[in-house]
Amino acid sequence: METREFGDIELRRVREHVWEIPQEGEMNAPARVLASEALLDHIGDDKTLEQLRNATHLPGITKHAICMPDGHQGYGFPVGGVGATDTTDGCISPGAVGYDINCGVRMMTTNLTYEDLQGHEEELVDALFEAVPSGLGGGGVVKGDAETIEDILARGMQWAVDAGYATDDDLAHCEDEGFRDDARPEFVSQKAKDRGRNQIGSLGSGNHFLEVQRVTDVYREDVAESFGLEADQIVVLIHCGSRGLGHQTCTDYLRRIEKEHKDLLDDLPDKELAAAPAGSELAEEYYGAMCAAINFAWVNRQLIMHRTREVFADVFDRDWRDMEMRLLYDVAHNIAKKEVHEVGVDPEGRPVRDGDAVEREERELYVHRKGATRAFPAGRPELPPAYADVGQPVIIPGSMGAGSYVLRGGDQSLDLTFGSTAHGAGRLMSRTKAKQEYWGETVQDELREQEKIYVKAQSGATVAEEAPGVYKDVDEVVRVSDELGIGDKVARTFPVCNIKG
DNA sequence: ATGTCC
Repeated sequence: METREFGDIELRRVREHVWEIPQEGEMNAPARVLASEALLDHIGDDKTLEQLRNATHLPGITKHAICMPDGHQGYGFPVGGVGATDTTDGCISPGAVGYDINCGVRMMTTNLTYEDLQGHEEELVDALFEAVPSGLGGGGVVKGDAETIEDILARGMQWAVDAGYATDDDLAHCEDEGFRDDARPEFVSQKAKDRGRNQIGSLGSGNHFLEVQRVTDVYREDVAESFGLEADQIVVLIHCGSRGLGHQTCTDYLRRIEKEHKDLLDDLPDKELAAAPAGSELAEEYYGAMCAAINFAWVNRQLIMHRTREVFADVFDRDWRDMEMRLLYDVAHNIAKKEVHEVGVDPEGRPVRDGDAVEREERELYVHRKGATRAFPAGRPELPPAYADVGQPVIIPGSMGAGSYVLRGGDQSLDLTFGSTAHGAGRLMSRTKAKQEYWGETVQDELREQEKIYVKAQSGATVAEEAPGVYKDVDEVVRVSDELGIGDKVARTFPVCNIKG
């Protein structure tokens, strides 16, 4: 049997791109890493594998904990991690969702071509930078009073439709139709709401960005056609999350878990895994608060998209509807959700891996996707009518020098990953190291001169932290996803204008 | 990721 060793962790090769940490000791399931040899070298570089093994200690973890090809270490649970826990006797873990609740990506298509845009890059990047609030701290498209924030938390993009910032068509092209019905704003703290009020419609900082891109490659013509994508087309990508509101919500519940569920915490190998037992008051309250923060993030991305439409209308002197600026899809990559999945069970009805199962049953699970994207294939009931027969669009952003991918949910995703795939390129080095290696202005000048990519940012330090060289090869991440059949390549894009915090 | 510490 082929094995690879990283510290005290031995990985067994199951087959091409599939590696397993066998179940032993206090582990409640085996763990799996989905990666090529090259990506596995990166994954073995930091604490990712240790964190992945720790995640298998979570009560009720089902089948296996899984690391996506772009995985790297995070707070407690790996970024690029998927963990499905039983909703009756398992747990829910804020650490396995992440601080930036519903960090995610949306892509808007247009009927413009790269040729239409050439010569306008400078004007466009300046106008977008002016119109879309970005950077650390406050300032949003909408100033929310107490009532508005409650409404946004409860109703997500439904609020945006009523307030004139979204169309019904936008709603129909968003994961969960842009709102979680399970949202309970009363479980979001006043402090979190106060932080969110001034940030409704703001990009934030770090790896968040708005990018105008051109489609350079199409891999599956028929799927691309159903998605409304073709070569040379201009599209817009928006990557951001729930800002201070989501961050505060995560912090609030991590604290409460330490106080109210110390016993469970003490049983876990890392207290950053911080889980609340399924069925507990705290689990219910966290789930309701998390769903509310998810709604906030969808409104956030919607308002940024609204401003983008206005900027395009201004720069190109046409109505945005004439430029067919439609939402392709909005995907969340830091969430947990109650989903029903088929799992193999042993004679006592306990979930086991497929080889040991005597039959298969449907189970309701909290599917934690932290730095992982839902990738449902055709046929899943959750898919909107537009994608019911083709599979959902999956958007995977690369770095500002590399461009991004559109995939579609693959046939193997339900068997391998509870319907998930990667979420990005994954970092290669820390932010501190990046600032030692790169200088923001130099990165910007080189991108403009060599690649005709126009980058505008609040902070030069952020550009250095996000320089193309600090990221893994997004092509390799997507290749593995495609070859495993969890997310199939549909199209590739290349940056034209990028704004960031 | 994040008013990068209550």
